[in-house]
Amino acid sequence: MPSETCHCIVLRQASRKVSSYYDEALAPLGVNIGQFSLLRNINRLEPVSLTELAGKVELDRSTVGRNTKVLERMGLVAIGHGEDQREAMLTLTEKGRHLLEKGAPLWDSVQENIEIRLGPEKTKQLLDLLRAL
Amino acid sequence: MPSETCHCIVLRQASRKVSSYYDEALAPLGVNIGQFSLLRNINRLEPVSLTELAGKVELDRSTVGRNTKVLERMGLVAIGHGEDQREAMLTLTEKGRHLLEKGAPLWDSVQENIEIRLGPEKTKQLLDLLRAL
DNA sequence: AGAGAGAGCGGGTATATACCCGTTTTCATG
DNA sequence: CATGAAAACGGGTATATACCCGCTCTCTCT
Repeated sequence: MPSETCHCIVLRQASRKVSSYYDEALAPLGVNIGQFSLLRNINRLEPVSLTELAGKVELDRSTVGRNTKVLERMGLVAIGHGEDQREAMLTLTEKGRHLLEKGAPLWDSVQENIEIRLGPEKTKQLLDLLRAL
Repeated sequence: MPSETCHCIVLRQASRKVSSYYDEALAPLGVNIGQFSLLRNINRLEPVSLTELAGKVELDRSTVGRNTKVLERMGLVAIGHGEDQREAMLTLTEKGRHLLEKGAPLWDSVQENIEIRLGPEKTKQLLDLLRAL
């Protein structure tokens, strides 16, 4: 017989909670962890199309499209066109690049905090388990 | 130095992925796992006010208010008033109770599937780790 | 009893997320 | 080369989620 508490709900709660840790740390920069992560992925892959980016971050293309539109409005990302006129090619703006630099130590501190609190052993366990789901 | 991959993002991906497992199983009933879980909580606590329910499920009150409004529109939940005219008291309708019965085995199967796939040992590990976050 | 503090809600606003559909563009095949 | 399949996107729709503000109701002092 399965246990009482829904694994999914526990996961979602943890997800919201941990997100808020990162969000608070990044708040001075005006971005949340989802946006910060997206910026880092664009930085790593640029120039990158919406579809490609969506594949990497395992989100729906339309979701990534809307999220990047917010980043564009903030002046952090530029949305242009590649050779293929259908593709929306994403690149970071200077402001976006600058934000990543500013944000790196903030992100590090939360990430490290979690690892210290769990210990290296359990941190690895957790990530392995999450990926096994 | 902290590891490369953002714990938060891994968590969020796992959360979305696992949610989709439950969502697919519950799809025949026309509800998702969030709604199903909310119904179960209302069933357990009814009659319950919005604020109290929000506290139990660790969601913002306004979020719970909007989510229950959807359930009300579906005819699964009744929103009335308690002695305190400010309070919105929630109860399940017959339809809501019926849905919970229909859904129980569907929910069980996903829950059990996950536990079998991970094994009892790792399942417990995972839940402990998630709660330790 | 009146008044102010505080609790409980609803709705506005904004982002996150996914699914579906229609439009544009590309490309392979006949 | 024309045409139809397929890819890439944008926007519509719906839910999830949180924060903030204003309104109403309650309750406790004075």
